[in-house]
Amino acid sequence: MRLAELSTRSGVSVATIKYYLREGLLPQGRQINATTSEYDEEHLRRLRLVRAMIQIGRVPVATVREVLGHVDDDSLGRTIRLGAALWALPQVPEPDEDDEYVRAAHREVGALLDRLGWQHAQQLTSISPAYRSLVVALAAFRRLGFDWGAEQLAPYAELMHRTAVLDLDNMEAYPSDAEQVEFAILGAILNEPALQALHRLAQEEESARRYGFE
Amino acid sequence: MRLAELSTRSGVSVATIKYYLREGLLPQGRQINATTSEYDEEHLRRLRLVRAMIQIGRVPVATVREVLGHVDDDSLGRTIRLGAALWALPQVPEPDEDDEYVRAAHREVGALLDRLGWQHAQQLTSISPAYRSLVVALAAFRRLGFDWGAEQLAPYAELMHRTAVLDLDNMEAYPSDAEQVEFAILGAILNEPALQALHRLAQEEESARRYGFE
DNA sequence: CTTCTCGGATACCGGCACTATCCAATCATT
DNA sequence: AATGATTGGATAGTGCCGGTATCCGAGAAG
Repeated sequence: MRLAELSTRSGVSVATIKYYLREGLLPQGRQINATTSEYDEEHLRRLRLVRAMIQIGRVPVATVREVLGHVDDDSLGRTIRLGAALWALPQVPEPDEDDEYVRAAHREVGALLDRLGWQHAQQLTSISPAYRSLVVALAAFRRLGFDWGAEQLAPYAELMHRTAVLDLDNMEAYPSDAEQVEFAILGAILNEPALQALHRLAQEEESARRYGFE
Repeated sequence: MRLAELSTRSGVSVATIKYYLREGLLPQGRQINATTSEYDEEHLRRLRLVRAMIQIGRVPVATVREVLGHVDDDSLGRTIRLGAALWALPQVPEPDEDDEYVRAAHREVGALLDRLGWQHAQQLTSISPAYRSLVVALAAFRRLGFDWGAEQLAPYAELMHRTAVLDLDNMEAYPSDAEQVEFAILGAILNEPALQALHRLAQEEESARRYGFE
């Protein structure tokens, strides 16, 4: 398969594919001679993955490169590779540790993990990007004067834990490590918007049930 | 309160506040004379809301303007105002209806709503942005060859419905319509990243429980 | 009276995801 | 063999977006 065919089959313009090649999101094709390279199904698949990450997951190009680097790194075990790839994803501003709301949010999240008995997560405190995202969001809530903390979040956390159990069960259904890692990345990137969409649909449904279409 | 004070109390630069005023994200202050305007606590609160939407929710400036327009529109009832504001939020590409994966995803989502008995959501088919997001995400999954459809999504949808019930219960705890609407918007914008963070933390926790830190 | 600060208008900036153009080598067709 | 299209590679340019910087003349503060 040559560039033009890769382009038509993926629906991505030649110029954009060249851009991705330059940026290292897509491995070079097998060079046949000075002016021709050959691409295979694996390139097509990777290209679709990249597109999904960028368009649906709104992941920045630089982050896609980083994530794929981890996915392709055979020197690490599955768990580490997965963790590294997922930790590269988030795009949250760093919390300002001098802010009193941020410090309060830290305490609040600590209390939440305590209450939930998430012992492992507690060890990840202040390292995990997810932890920091939570702190930032919580601080913003409090800054706006809403009473929102461990108590309100606990039932949500319980539901999210059950969601995570589903995630891992689904992942384990795939036979090979490579497929599991790829599925997990996709889960984080595509399933997350899907979940969000389900969440909003559920809100619309529940809202309609309670209040009708007034 | 004058511009400079609004700036220091919010931590937002004067230049940026001027930009928000220009863009209509923040109402003009009360004009005292040709060179002075007076801002109040409401401006500060609105400014913090705008910042949270932009920085934490990554909502584009134009969308913030649209959402706030709905929030401030007193001519509509609470339910409609809320729906309008929430529907303005998403930033998903339009599904390409000619694509076979997209058509398959449509059928799959229809089957899902059927199975769940979400009757109201079914009426919103192809209008609701959330519905379209779901279709797009599902189509991307299938295009990549993953077996992912109504069957896999149903348990997630169930959990998301319970999340939505929590959302509305929390919203109803606020006494006035205005507060309820604002809380709901914030819920969609700040609670969603918080939920996502909880989800990832839960994944880390569950993953550590299953596989340790290998 | 002088210096500061105000609000308002306008121009500019840097990052990002592409997109367009050019080039010489080579392929496909006549 | 001639010719026109296509290839990969390099480089420059585009459009959008969120924000900055600069300038201005009117008024406030000391």
